[in-house]
Amino acid sequence: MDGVRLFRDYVNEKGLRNTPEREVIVREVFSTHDHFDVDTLYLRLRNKKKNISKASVYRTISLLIKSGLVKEVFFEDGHMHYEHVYGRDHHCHFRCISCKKIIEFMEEEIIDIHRKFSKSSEFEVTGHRLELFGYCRDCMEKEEKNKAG
Amino acid sequence: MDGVRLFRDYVNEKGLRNTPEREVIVREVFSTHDHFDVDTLYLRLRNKKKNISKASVYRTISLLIKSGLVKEVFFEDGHMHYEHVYGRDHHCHFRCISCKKIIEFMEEEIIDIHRKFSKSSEFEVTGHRLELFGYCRDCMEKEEKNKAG
DNA sequence: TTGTTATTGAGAATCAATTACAACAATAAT
DNA sequence: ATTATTGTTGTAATTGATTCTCAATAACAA
Repeated sequence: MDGVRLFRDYVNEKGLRNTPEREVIVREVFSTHDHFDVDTLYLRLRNKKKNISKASVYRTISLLIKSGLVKEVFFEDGHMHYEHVYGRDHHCHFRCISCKKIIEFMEEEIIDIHRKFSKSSEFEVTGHRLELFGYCRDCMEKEEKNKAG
Repeated sequence: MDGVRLFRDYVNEKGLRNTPEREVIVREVFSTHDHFDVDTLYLRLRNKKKNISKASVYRTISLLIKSGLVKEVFFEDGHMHYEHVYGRDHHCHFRCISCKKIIEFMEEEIIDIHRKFSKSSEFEVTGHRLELFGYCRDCMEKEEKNKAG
């Protein structure tokens, strides 16, 4: 919950302004650990009677990304999906092609890979993204039934 | 170069039609191992005086993806980037945030991860994507100069 | 050939994301 | 306090990628 405070610090540090709109958006972002996209975030705000324009949502997400508190997790259905990283362990994403479900998983080896490349003098690695895709258990079973039937 | 033939097979198999437009597009896709996006592919065709509509380029890429001969490699600058996979060893991508350069690299461990998850009965993994990002050597050096200067 | 049906090109439509701009508000300077 | 400066907001317009519509055309099988 204190990504909110970190964001305030970031904003001050950069000589920007802490506006009520930003505060509300950022609180909403850190209020859950779920993935989100601009539209769902915008709707969550509307449902709470917060009248904030979609432009401000876009602008604030952009700031959150610059601050490193939020990252792009994947591009799906024609738009970007995000998650906040504060207070969350590193994890990767498995995406079910069929039902679009996201399953998070941990994989130490990926961190090793990241470290290995960070150490090399060839690149300065600042981030990585590992996605697996395929079918989740539910969709696997459905498919088998289809084949059988 | 014989991703072209495989694509023909795919098209026949699916009861679709082998049109000259598809043939031209697919030849172009397999003519290099570079990454491409819709616009550059379309321009390459135009430069060769092939008058094929952009809609057909989109449609054919979509088929190529379904056939498994092409895959989406990353979303950048507001649009998707692709590469063909025929005759190419598996590899991952490092993307320089600064100059947008792509550097390919091999990482056996990622294949292990993929395998491990494929074996689990939790998911049926059909693909994966690993990206690292950061600064390439050139941009690293430029940055250091900036700090020094 | 001919009939059936997929495919094409052109342009319209859709949708995500960015931007211009005038009104407004936060902070700094006086 | 008051004013000046400059960042931020909402609205609406804009840009750009991708998909869709539809009439004309072309592949392929019979």
